Amino acid sequence: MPPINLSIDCVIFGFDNDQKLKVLLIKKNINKKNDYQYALPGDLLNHDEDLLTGGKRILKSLTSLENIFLRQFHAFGNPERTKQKKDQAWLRLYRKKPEERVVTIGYIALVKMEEYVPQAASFAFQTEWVNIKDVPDNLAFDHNYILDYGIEYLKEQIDHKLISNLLPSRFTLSQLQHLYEILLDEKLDKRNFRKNISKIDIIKKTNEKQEGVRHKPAYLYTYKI
Amino acid sequence: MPPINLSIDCVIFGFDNDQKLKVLLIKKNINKKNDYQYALPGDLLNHDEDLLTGGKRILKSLTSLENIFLRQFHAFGNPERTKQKKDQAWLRLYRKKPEERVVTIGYIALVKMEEYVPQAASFAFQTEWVNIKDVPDNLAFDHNYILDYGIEYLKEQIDHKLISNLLPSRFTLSQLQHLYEILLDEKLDKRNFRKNISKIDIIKKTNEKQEGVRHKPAYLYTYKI
DNA sequence: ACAAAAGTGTTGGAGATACACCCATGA
DNA sequence: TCATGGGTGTATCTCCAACACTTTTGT
Repeated sequence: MPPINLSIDCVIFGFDNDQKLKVLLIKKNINKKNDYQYALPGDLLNHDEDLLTGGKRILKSLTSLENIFLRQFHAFGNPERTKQKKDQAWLRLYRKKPEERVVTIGYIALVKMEEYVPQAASFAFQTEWVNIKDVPDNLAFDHNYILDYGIEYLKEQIDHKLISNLLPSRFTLSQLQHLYEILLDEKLDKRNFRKNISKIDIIKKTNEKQEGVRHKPAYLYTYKI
Repeated sequence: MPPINLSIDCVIFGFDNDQKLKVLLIKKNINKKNDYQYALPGDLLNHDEDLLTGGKRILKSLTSLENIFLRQFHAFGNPERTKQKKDQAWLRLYRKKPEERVVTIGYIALVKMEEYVPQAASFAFQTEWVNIKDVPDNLAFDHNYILDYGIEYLKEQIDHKLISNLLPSRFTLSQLQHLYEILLDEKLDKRNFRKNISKIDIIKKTNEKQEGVRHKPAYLYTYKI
């Protein structure tokens, strides 16, 4: 009986200066020509490796990201998930046993984009931030499904602590509001939003202001401690 | 390199006539004497089996439960989770390769206890409903941890739809309230509770009443459709 | 007749929502 | 000087929490 393999796949969110929620995808060559395929960063788990440890290792090896927030959200185990024709080129190129079943465990990661510019860890693929509205629908394997599941999870689990992992170390209240609006998928009232956020007492005003904007500059805020 | 095995473990909740939240455990003999150990119902996944399908198969084979609500909540993959001394007797008795690593995926199940009396599927073990307050702290493997995780999950995910799987087909508003009180871990005001539940419009009053109680008999309710 | 749980409305207060104008900056 | 987003307070409304007495049954 052939074994079942275990992998980790990561849905990595970033929130940009252009105020869009993005996900980090890898773009792998799938042959000697220029053909490529997008996928979530992920790889097989090592034999004696804890799940979270494996997730961190894989993330680092594919994207150089380190010390970032990572949380398991779901396991995906459809026996057919790696059997589609479109995925065979990739599997033959990157897996020793392309025909074996792989169950994958999905992790969410939240990243301050300012602190990190993804670097390809190999010439065979690059990494790329993609607006979640613009993700192609032909990701590898069942990665579109996993991604959608991850987005749902993020939206359901919104809390101030989680969100702090997405914002730059200095941010304006408008940026914060905008992020909430994207995640909640609704427009918020500016005054009410500020009232609420000030009650919650986990951010504080600095005395720095925005520069170079052609309107009244906003004060910058940081998370306490 | 030895393979990683995959298993499914089920945290099965029931809500009793005695108004206690219970979990279904199996009690396995671990040698020819009378020694036994409690564990969550669970077993290895078959090679070509979908996760949910496997969960249902395992549940049925261990407890005869069929057609019940089942939802994945977390994967547990600590490489040491089956390495403790206390678990070796069991492993040698029930597993072909007791030394191999096993990653398990936890599922929650909710059961109407009235509709089911668990039956042992083999002479080697019995099943037993145990009040969650009375679960021994030496379950097999990391099952105490998994159970606690499952209880947390249930409490966080409370919603009316979920809860409908726990109650008998006819129930009183007091029973419903009591269940919410256990899950929310707080006392609720009777009048306010009834106001709220009536807004939500997913249960309806029948014109049957309790019988044989030595107080004013309560009307019985059912879930709509 | 007594014990036990069922059933039923009203009020006050806290928190949410709706809403409009002046300000500081770069071009 | 104009366009742009930043920043601020109040009045109303909705929703939630608190609270006590009468009813029906079995013993």
